[in-house]
Amino acid sequence: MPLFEHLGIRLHRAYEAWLHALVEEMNAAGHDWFTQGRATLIGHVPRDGCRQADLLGRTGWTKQALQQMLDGLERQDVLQRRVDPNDKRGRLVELTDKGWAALADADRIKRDLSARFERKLGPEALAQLENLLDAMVADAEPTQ
Amino acid sequence: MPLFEHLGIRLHRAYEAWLHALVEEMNAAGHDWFTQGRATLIGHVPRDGCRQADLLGRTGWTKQALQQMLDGLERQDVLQRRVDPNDKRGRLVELTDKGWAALADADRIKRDLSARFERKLGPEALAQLENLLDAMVADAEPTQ
DNA sequence: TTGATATAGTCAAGATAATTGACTATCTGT
DNA sequence: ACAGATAGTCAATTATCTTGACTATATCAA
Repeated sequence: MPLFEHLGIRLHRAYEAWLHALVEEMNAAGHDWFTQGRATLIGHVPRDGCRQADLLGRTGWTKQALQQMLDGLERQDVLQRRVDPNDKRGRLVELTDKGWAALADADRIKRDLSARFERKLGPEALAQLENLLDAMVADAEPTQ
Repeated sequence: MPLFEHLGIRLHRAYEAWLHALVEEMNAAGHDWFTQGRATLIGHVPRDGCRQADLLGRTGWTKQALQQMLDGLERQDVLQRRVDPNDKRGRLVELTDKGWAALADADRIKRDLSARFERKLGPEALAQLENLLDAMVADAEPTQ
């Protein structure tokens, strides 16, 4: 027994299982640029694009880390940036066709993965798991 | 709505919440060498030490990644390696006093964190969450 | 016993992530 | 028109993680 089995190690195993399967299937689907970090970022770009700075809040990264991640995705032609006409300090981030195709595949694969775990746990248990995970990170202690 | 809220993003948020709190409190307790990757590794070193190769299976890392992580922890005087007298190809990994102190603090902090989430969710819900996470990564589909 | 193969680990080089600090350009309010 | 504040870039550094080539030891079989 290496250590007592705490919540953290269980979360770690479960999250790794999910993420590993997602990246593997995205790569198998031909999106060889798709990595774990990029998975996080691309999932935060809204349908109609957004300011680079908006992604800061969504991801919690530093602006430099975000910038380099965007640089990489732009080099891969997954997204584009252009100066915001309404505020020339900012740049708008938008998916390219290649980005849209990847997002569609990612959506499908995530649904498949959800379905796989639903078969494993049962539908009620999966819903319960999702609720509990949400409750874990809810902002406040439940009032009273 | 950036994307549909799937299980993966929930796992991600919950795991980040846990890990961020753990690293932060370990750093605050004076273990400034403590990082996320090292947290994973040091949690896999058993009380009585083990072969370096044993850690490969436990972590799932490549032997080179493992080696470099061990190098770092050895430089920080958290653990030591010595040739296995029973098989001179291998090396035994053992915690130092500094490593033991850190592990004790980590244990305490993890228990505190568990308690914090137990207060947030309630004891039954926490147990249920742990069971569901275990079920997610259990090897086989439940036989029938 | 010798050779073939497998196992345990190292070394070196490079890619990817992520951080810090210093910087430019633009906007906003006075 | 000037002082912040905001948005983003550039450069350097560190940490993490891979791949490929390598050494040393052990095991097994002829």
